[in-house]
Amino acid sequence: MKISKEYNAKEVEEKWVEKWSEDLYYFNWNSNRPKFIIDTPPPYPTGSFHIGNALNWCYIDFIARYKRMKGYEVMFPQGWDCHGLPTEVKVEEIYGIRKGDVSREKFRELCVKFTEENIKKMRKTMKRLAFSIDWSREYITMYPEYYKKTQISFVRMYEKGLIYRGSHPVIHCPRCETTIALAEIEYKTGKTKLNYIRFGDADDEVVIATTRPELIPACVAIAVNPKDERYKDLVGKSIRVPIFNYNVRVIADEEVDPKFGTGIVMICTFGDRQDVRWWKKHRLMLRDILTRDGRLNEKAGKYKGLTISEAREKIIEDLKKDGRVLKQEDIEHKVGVCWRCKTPVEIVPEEQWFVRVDKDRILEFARKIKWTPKHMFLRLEDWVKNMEWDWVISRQRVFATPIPAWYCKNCGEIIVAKEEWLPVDPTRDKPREPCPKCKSNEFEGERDVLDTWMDSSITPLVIVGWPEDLKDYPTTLRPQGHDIIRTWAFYTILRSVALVNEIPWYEIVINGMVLGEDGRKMSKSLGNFVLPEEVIERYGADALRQWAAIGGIVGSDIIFSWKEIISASRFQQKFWSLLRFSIQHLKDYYPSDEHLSFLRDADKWILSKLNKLIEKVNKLMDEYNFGEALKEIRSFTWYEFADNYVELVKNRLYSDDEDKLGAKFALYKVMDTLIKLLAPITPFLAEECWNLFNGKGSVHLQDYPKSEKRFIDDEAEKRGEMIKTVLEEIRKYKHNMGLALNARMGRVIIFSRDRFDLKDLSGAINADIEFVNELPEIKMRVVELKPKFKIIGPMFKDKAKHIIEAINSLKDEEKMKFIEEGETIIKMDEEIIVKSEWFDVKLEKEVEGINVDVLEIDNMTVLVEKVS
RNA sequence: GGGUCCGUGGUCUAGCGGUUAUGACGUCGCCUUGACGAGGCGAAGGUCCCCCGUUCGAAUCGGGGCGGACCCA
Repeated sequence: MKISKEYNAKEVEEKWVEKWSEDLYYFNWNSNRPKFIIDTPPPYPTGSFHIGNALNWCYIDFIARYKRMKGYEVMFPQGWDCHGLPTEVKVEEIYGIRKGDVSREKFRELCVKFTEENIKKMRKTMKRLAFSIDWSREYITMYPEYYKKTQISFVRMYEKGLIYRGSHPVIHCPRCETTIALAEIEYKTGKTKLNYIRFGDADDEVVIATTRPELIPACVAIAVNPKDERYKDLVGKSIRVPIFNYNVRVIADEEVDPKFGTGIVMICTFGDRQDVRWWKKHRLMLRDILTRDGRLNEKAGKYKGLTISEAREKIIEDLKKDGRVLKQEDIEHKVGVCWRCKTPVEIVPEEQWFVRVDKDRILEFARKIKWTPKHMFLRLEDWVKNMEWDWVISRQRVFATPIPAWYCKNCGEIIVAKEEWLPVDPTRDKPREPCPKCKSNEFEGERDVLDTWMDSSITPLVIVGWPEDLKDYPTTLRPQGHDIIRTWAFYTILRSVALVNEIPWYEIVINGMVLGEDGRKMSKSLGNFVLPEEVIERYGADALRQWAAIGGIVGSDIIFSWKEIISASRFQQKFWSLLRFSIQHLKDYYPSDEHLSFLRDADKWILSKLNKLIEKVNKLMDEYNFGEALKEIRSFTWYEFADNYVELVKNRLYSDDEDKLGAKFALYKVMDTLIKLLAPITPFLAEECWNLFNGKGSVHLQDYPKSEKRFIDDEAEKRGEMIKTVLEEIRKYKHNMGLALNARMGRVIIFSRDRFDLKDLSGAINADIEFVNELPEIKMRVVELKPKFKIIGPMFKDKAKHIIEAINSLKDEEKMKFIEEGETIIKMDEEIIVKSEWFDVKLEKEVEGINVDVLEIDNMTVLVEKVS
C-alpha cells in the first residue's frame, strides 16, 4: 500500500467523520460494564459553536473516550438549552417585530424554527470535532417531551412547599420587560453625578446625596448613621420631600455610610438592594413609581410617562429652579445591567413565583461533591453564603416553559396543574377540574413563564430517566465552565436536593475560559475572535484538540494560540512519518514472546521507558491532567523514540541479522501503544494510523494500554541511557567536526567501568567501537568537585559550607588523591572524614602519543581516532 | 472594598525545598543521512516581579509590597 508522505489532516478527518458509525458511542443500560455518566452542558443554540464551547467539549470528550477505553460504559449525552431572551431578541430583530405584535403561538413558532436551524449548524461543528456524543439521547428543552419534565419538577416542588407565589422586590429589565434573577445581573462601571439636594423646609433643612434624583417620588424615608454626631437631632423628625410635597421620617441605621456624600441618604422603593434591606427592616411604606417598560407612572405626578433618564433631567432642572441643588459631583459607580441586553436594571415590587433557597442544605450537599480544581467550590460557597433573596423563577416572556398554573376568576385561588395534566400551556388549556375552593369553572391562565435555568437545572435527572424511571443516580460527572458556577451548578444542586434529596453528580470538573491571543476575553468586538471552523479548515480538528489538551490545566483560563495549533500539527506529521517507517519494517510481522530473546539493550531500554510512560499517562488522565499526559506522550515519541531509538535500530532493521526480530518486537509495541494512548486526544490521527497499522476494528474500541511489569527494567534503562548519551555526544562531536551525521568515522574506544551493548550504537554512528579497561597513557586532573547537597546538607547542616570550601581549596594533587582513595580528612573543630562519593567529579584527561580526540561523557572517557 | 487564581529566557509554559531551571514558538549556525526539509543536528538567550524572613540550602515555604486576571459587593 502506498502511504502518502504528508499527513493530510483535513482529508483524513473528513473521511472518518463520514465513515464512523454513530452507534460506536451508544450507551447501553444493560451493559455489565461500570457506568460512567456525564451530565454534559446543554449549550444555548446561538448557531455558532465557539472556541470556548470547543474547549469544554474537548475536555469532556477526552474523558469520555479515555473512560470507554478503560472499560466503562460511558454516557455522553447532548442537549440544547433553548428557551430564553437572546432568541426572542434575535427573532424580534430578524422579523422586525416586538413580541406583542403577533400571537404567543406564532411568536413561539418563530423561535422554535430559529432554534432548530441553529442546532443543526452547531451539531455539524461538534461532529466535525469528533466529539463521541451519543446522539440517540439528544434532548431539546423547547420540545413538549422535555418541558413536560420541567413542569413536573415545578409541580413536585410546589407540592413540597418549595415553590411559592409571593410579593417581593425583584430585578426587572425594562428593555426585556421581564424579571431576571440576581445571577443574571452584570456590573458595569460608569460615570454619573452625585447630586446634593436640599429636602425639607426652612426650619428643618436636610441635604441628601443621591445619584438617582428621578427616584425622589419613590422616597419613603431618610436615613442617617446613629453614630453620626452631626445628625443626632434629626432622627425621628418628619421632612418634606421637595416637588412632591409629602413628608417622610428620618430614621437611624448603622449601614448608612457617614462618609458618603452628606451622610444623609434617601431610601426609595427601590434604588438598590440596600434600599430593599432598609425597607424590609424598618417596615417602610411602598411607593412604586415605575412602569414595567421603564417609565414613571402616575405616582410621579407631572413626570408621568417620562423615561428614567428623561425624568432625571427634568427633576434636576426643576429642583435647580427651586434652588435645591447645592452641588453636583462626578463620581464613578457600578451599575447593574441585564446580562443579556446590557440595559441598566431596576428593582421593582412584583407578584412572582419563587423557589425557596435553603443555603445550608445546598452547601452541605455541595461539599459532598468532588470539585476539580478544589478551589472552585469556594466560588459556590461565597455566592450561596451571600444570597439574600429566594430565586425568582417567573419571567414575563413568551419563549419558555409555561408555568402550569391558573387563578380562579371567582375566588382568586391558585390552581397548580396535576402531574397527569402535563404538559400544559395555561394560556390555552384549562384545568381539568373546577376550583377546589369555590367550584368555579372560570380561570385566568398564568401568562408568566419559567426561568430557563428551571429547564437546564434538571439535566442530570433527565439523562438517567427521571421522572418515569430513575435508573442510576447521582450521575458520575458534571463538566462546566467557571462562569456558570453561581447559576447552572448552583441551581442544579438545589433542584437535585429538592426533587430527589441527592447530589446530582459525584464529581464536578470546572474548565477555564478561552482568551484571545492578546490575553483578553475572546470577543468579536475586540477582534481577537477565532472560530473553530477556521482552525479546522487550516490545521484540522485534532490540532485544535491538542491545543485544548496542552494549552492549560483544567480550571485555568487558556489563551488561544496559533503557535500551539501549528506545533500540534507538526507533531501529527512526525507521528505519521514514524508510522510510515514502522509499517515498512513491520509488514507481516506480529509480535510473539518467542522474539523476546532477541531483544538488545536499546529494545529493552525503549520498552522499559514505554511502560513507564503508560503508567504516567494513565495516572495523569485519571486526574484530568490532559496537558501533562499529552506532553509526556509527545516528548517520549519525539525525543526518546524517534530521535534515539529509531536511529539506533535502523541499522539492525535493514540488516539480515536474526536479532532484528527484537527491534521489530519493540517497534511494534511502541507504535501499537502510542496510537492507543493518543486515541482520546487525537481520535482521527489515531484511527487512521490504527487502520493502517492493525487494520482490525476501530482504535476507539480497544483497551487503553496497561503497563506491563515484565518490561520495566531499570538496569536495561541505565545501559540504554548510556548508549543514548554516547550517541548524542558523538553526534555533537561530528557536528562540531563538520562531519555529516552518517559519515564513516574512525575507531571509537570507550574507557568505562560499565558495559553496554555496542552493536546498535556502532551502526548509528557508523564506526567500530570497543571497550577497554585501562588507558595508562591518560593523565587526569580534577576540574571540578560538585557537592551533592542532598547528601551533605542534611548530614552537616550549617557546617556543609565550610567542608565544601575546604575540599575545593585542596591542591590539584590532593584532590586527585582524594578521588583515588575515596576519602580524606578535613580538620575543623574536629576531624571529619569526607567521602568522594558525596561529590560529582569532573575530570579532565589528556592522552599522550596517539592521534585521538578525547570526549568526556559522564563517567566514561571516549577516544575517537582521527582519520586524516 | 471582599474572595479566588496567577507573575519563570523575546512570547507562552512546566517545575512548587537540593535539577546544568522544562518544553513550545521565535532567533542564529550547520546538514537534502535509506520515516520525516512544515524535517534533522547543534547554539545563543533567564536578577525564576520586588523586599524581608524560615532553612545548611528557596523559583519552590511564611510575611509584606507591586502588578495582572476572574468572581462577588
